[in-house]
Amino acid sequence: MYGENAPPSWARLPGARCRAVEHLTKLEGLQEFELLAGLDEGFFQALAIASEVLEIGAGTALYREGEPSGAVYFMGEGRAKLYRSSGGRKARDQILGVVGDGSVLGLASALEGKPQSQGATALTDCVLYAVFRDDLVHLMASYPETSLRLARVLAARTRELEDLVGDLVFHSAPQRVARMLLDLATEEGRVTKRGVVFHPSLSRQEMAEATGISREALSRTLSRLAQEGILDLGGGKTVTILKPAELRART
Amino acid sequence: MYGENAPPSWARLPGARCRAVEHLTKLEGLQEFELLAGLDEGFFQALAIASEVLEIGAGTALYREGEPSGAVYFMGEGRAKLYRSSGGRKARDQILGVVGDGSVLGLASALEGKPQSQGATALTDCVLYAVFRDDLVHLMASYPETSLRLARVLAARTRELEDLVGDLVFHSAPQRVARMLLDLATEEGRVTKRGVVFHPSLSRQEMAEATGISREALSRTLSRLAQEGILDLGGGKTVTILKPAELRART
DNA sequence: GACGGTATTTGATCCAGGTCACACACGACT
DNA sequence: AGTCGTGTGTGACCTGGATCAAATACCGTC
Repeated sequence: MYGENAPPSWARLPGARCRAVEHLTKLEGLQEFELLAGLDEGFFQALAIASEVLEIGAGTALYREGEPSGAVYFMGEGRAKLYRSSGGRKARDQILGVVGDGSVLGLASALEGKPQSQGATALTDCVLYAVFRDDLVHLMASYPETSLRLARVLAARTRELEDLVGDLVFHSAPQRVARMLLDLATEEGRVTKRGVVFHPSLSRQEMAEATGISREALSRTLSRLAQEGILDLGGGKTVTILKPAELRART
Repeated sequence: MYGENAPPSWARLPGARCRAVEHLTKLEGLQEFELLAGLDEGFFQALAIASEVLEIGAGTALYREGEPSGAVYFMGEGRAKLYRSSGGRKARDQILGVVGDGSVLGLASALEGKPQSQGATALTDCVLYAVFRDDLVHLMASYPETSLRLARVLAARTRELEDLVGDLVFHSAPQRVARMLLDLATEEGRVTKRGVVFHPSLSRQEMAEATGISREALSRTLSRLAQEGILDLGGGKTVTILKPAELRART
């Protein structure tokens, strides 16, 4: 589907535009990553040189499944979903994870030097630092500590994927929905006297894809929870978890 | 379930015994790993010092889920299954992968320094090289190329787990069974005039756990395939794939 | 406010696969 | 040989969630 030498997808993103933020230089932005905290000054210099700041609007695809992997992306600001598509005619998607500030995207495929095994799409406007594959490998060789940290990132991703598999196989749809809501809430929620309130960054369709069920089934499950007084699906797209404990019990 | 300071499980394995193989020293065994090919002589010296040869019998658990991670294991000979258990009363298992010679086990948990996120059990008699966690990290720091290689191992594991998720979500049970059979056959099969013959290292129960379905459903699916002349479930536990192409078409 | 397009809800139906129950096959031990 | 125990095959049933179909809510635009 994509030629071996196709340009990196972000180069042709409609949402991509030059970054024009004065209060934060590229170097300073990179130094904010907890993942890289404590590494050499020289490392950051080299990383700043090797990287590009990238700003994309909500909804734009960072990279797609099958596309050649040209770079890894450090997420400075924003949220994105990682997903896989079924090859078939009626292409369903499965969301593998939703990542936020401080995460690394596309690392596995970049290290393997294989095409992207997943797609990534911005859920909100994002600020990213792109590091090209060869530069990354070179940096890892020059600054050994970096390799170790990135290996740990991959280890964590491995665990998350195992959790996902376990969730899909062992738990029923309502249980998975409950967990998904709790996960979203801890990332995006604000605690009030009524409960935890949030504007989900995921549409119903995407929530369904994250839980591995159909959109209709998700809708029904949410309605049921609302009916039982555990959730409040307030007017303007807001979701309020009225009884977090009740919800947790359904996991 | 396991105390923080429990001894590593292999120390109390009934199947564990001293290795008494003359024709192969520990050093030579380690140098056979493709994963480590081309690394410094010094590295292998250090690795040999830091590692223990371990021989376990078929069916013994190498480590269990939740157990503290003390070491990584390089699989020299044999096959093992990696799995997750559902916490519940009727503990179901899900097999995450079946690995053979040259694989690394328990790497992710060791790097994270967290308890094992999975269990590992020998399917056949195995020869393993155990490297303790701290030694591994030290080696990775001293020999940067090692970190890169291990990071690539984790990247590959990540892709495999994504594949598993996709398989579970997108494909039906018969499709997953077909793929499982083909995977097993390529690993363990021998091509004959009748088709691909093999003694599965997995029991029916385990095949079911690998495909994420019930034992009964697996049994039925196999019978169906046999009825259709695609498979021959010969007397003595052998499986023969009579029509590999037909089977592949069912994926 | 009317209109067209998209996202979501709700209802009705169907079936893949889980679960239960039991029969059978095989090996190990006495 | 008998008899456990463990693995496996098969039938009968039932349900969770997919799928199809249609109604409704929600936008932005004119």
